[in-house]
Amino acid sequence: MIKNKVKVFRVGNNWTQADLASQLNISRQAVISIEKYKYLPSLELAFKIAKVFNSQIEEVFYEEEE
Amino acid sequence: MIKNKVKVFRVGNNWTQADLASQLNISRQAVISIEKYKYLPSLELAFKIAKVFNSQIEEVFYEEEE
DNA sequence: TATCAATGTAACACCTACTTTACTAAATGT
DNA sequence: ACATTTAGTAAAGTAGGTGTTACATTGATA
Repeated sequence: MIKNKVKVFRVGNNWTQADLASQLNISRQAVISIEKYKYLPSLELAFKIAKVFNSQIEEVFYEEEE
Repeated sequence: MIKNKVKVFRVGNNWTQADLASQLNISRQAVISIEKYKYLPSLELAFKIAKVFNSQIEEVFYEEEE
């Protein structure tokens, strides 16, 4: 399973879900869905997310069993 | 635009598209479609691709203007 | 030239990422 | 208590990724 640290990064930057959504040009629901693992973002969106957090994709998304 | 070096890595390993496809458990057409930019792979598939090439996602996929 | 392996194209179907809208709920402050 | 902000759920729709099947093309080699 591919997990992520989106919420960790987001809260670390003091951003609300709406803040992050507008920076990514996606809906707030998309942010919620990613944080709550309702679905995996596309590769393109994963790139954008890593970018706004000044990180590599692997720092934000990572594989973990279970 | 998100480009990739899948073909470079694949040929570097002396793998045919069919070889790579079977290692990734996807169809040969999916490999073709990614190499020819018919579509972007999902994040999960991008992870698998980076893995079979013993690389980071950013080494295989990268953003480039135009 | 005939054959075979590797690569490519096209069409169809399916699933899922993502949007939009609307509503609920929890937390915080006044 | 009330209002506001933030987070969460749910349903319907659109777009695009992915699989499948079938056929075409190129290149190498016998």
